[in-house]
Amino acid sequence: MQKILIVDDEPQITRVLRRSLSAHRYEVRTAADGESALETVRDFAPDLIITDLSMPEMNGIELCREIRKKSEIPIIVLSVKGEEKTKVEALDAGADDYITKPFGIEELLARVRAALRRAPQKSEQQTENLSEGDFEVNFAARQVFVRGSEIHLTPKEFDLLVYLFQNRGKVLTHRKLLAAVWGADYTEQPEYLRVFIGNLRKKIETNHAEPKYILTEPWVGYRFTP
Amino acid sequence: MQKILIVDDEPQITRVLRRSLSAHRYEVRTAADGESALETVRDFAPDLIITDLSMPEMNGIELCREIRKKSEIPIIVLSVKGEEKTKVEALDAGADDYITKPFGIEELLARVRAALRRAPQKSEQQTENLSEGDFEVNFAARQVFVRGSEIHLTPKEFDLLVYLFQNRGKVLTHRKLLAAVWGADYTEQPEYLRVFIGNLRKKIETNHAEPKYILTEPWVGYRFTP
DNA sequence: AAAATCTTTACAAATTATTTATAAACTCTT
DNA sequence: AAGAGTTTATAAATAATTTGTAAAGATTTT
Repeated sequence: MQKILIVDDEPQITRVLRRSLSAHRYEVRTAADGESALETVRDFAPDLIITDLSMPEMNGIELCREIRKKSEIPIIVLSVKGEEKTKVEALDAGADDYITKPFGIEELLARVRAALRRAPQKSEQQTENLSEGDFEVNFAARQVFVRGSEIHLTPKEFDLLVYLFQNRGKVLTHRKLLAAVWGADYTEQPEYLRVFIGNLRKKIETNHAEPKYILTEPWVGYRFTP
Repeated sequence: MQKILIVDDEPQITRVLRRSLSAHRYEVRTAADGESALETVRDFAPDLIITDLSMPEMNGIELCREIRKKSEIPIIVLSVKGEEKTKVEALDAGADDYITKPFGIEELLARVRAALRRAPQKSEQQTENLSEGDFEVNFAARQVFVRGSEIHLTPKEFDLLVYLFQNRGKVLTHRKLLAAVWGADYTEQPEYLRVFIGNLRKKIETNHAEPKYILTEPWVGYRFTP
């Protein structure tokens, strides 16, 4: 059963949406403002978000940006504002679709189906431990062991190593790595990557001059072989 | 540079769209009906398709269904029809977005960006491995094996070999090879090709004086036989 | 406030791509 | 079959770009 989060501060709207969506066998939860929406995203882990634009505190565009920092959950924006400028702003903030009120419920449902269809299957939160070659990763504890002994990694270093590990053997382009660890807005910042690859190597490689685990493919990216 | 295919039988529409999209650094091609659209999808391999609904022969919805049988390229439908039923039908046929005419060009551009952003990267489509004769190409790892052992290729060398491999047996003209690896602006620079063919041979041929894999067809081009 | 982490900058080192020069090979004409 | 004119092969030099590294600011966390 797919989960949908509705974000709107007008109860009559959320009530209508909830009823229609529930009737089509979606599991629905609602939030009335941006803050609680972000909280619900964490706890409820929805497959799709439908949000209003104008809300107290954090508006819908702000909300899109916050969500996009962490995840790629499809977002559909609903709004009474039909101005082109607003639409462009919302879409560029990370929204996947923008529907102007008033709208037909059948259209909304079709757009929900379309958004869910093309969404990447939610990568299940990796809880099991990965172990291969000289490496061992404990996700729950965020611990990494190399050749039997633990090494301390900063959060970003950990994310980078995990992504490399999950794609071991493959060459990952700079853009992909940046998108995975820093977010889609950072794909043009290869300096970050260089620095962090360097730091990681310092911690995991034995022979500094000849990396064994993190191999560089010049002009393309990096490849990890545990 | 991302490639967009526009499908519409009204020249004044395609002209406007082409101009706007080209100005934003997309490579644009057009088709006037469903049949030629499918053909262009095969040859041009666009990253996104913008299509009208009402066209002679195959309508837009039919086109969506045909494309979805083979690929997941994002499709944006443009139409004068604002009825909800049509929108639902198009979205359920595989369209990713539906824009009602008349529309603002800025909105269209924003929706194009949104659609491209969430599209699965094209590179992942060529994920299958090629293997024949003495050669083996692993795309994900960007590795090439000749007679069982790995050889390291630079990006341009890799691109060249892949293109040769994909067209093995055929004679490829210099112009075609240059266009495929360096881009359409380099078709008059056969020196590049000579140097890189030479480098490739150095890495893959056993008998340097008598190339076995990359054969030259004087005055025409090269032919690859794995 | 201190520590840890992340971001930014600068520059040397490494790698690849392009250009150039020259010798060798090929086809066509005679 | 020989020679002219062109094309192709190869090596080496140059240019352009990318990568590695250290270290100095920012920012965030403890």
